[in-house]
Amino acid sequence: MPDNLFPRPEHDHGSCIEHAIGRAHEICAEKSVRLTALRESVLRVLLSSHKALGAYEIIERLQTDGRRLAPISVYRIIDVLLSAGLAHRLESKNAFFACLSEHDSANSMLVLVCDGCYRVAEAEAPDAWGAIKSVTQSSGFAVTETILEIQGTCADCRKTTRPAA
Amino acid sequence: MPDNLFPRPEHDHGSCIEHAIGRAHEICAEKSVRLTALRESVLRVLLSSHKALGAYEIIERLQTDGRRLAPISVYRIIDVLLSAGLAHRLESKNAFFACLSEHDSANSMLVLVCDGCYRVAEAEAPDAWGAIKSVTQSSGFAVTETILEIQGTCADCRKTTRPAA
DNA sequence: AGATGTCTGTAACAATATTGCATTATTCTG
DNA sequence: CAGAATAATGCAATATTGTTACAGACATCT
Repeated sequence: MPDNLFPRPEHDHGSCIEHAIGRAHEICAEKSVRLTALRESVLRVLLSSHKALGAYEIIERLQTDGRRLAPISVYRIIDVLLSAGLAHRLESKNAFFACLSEHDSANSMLVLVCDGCYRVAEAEAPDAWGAIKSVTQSSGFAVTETILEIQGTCADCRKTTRPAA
Repeated sequence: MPDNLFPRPEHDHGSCIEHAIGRAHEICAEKSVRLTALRESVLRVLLSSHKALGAYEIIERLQTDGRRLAPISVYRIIDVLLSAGLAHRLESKNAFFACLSEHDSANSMLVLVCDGCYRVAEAEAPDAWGAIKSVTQSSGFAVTETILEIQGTCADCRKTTRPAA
């Protein structure tokens, strides 16, 4: 049993972020992608919440002094993060979240979205992907991308009445 | 083998639409939903294409004389069609398509989207849903909605080089 | 340093979706 | 059938999400 797939509310969030940033630098080095200061700061915004954030929400959380990043800049940076696999798009919400799992392609993964705390979690689901594959193959459909997003209530939110984050 | 899940290019599209409209009236009667002239015409637009159409695309295709439906009107009508189960939302494209299957809830269904011809098809995928359920249950996640959309190339488009519709 | 390519900034704009309120139809009740 | 209540549609404005085109800044490599 994978148990709760969402981060524990009491987890050490600071080190969780730093660890992810470290991994991100490694991954970018491997892939020859430049994780610039700006890109890292966008990734940090995503990592800070365990939620999926809209592009404009990222802009708001990013603005330090009075400076506001232009939409196009955020979208460009998001594109980079997406194609490096450091973040994913939540199609059902037009939003983006940082990837914490160690998967390569999105193959065999599924996304859980909690309606209570808005947090997002990824999980392995090879059986589901196998079943999908058998449907598509028997109908002659050549798959290029699979979107598997599940909305509901996470274990923490079900326990505590109040949202977990 | 379900074979090709998309409508044959040569199918009798006129009667296919009329049959679906007939079913829609039955369903609305059952559910005490009023399928007004305007709502039916929006449904017809969706049925006419076997594709997922954006709200503004519906507006364009709908305008007869010079009159253009306001966005809000289309969105309201779409909401009605969605909640009656006569149409579904394609989350990955912010678009909507008419439902041709006979399923009750969206449970156990999956959506195929062809990148070539832009057509949409639904398929039964009970095994995939079973596998998903086992992941969510073991992690204590209470599912309210599952989004399962698959992009790729349909059998017709793979055969013909040129898109099937 | 100079050439090249990548990254970021600025401004305008396109596409998608919603809010609030007014008006018209339809249904319900007496 | 009149009048009230409810549902459907119209209208205007605006919010949210995403893109295009072009210019300037920064890094990297000879």
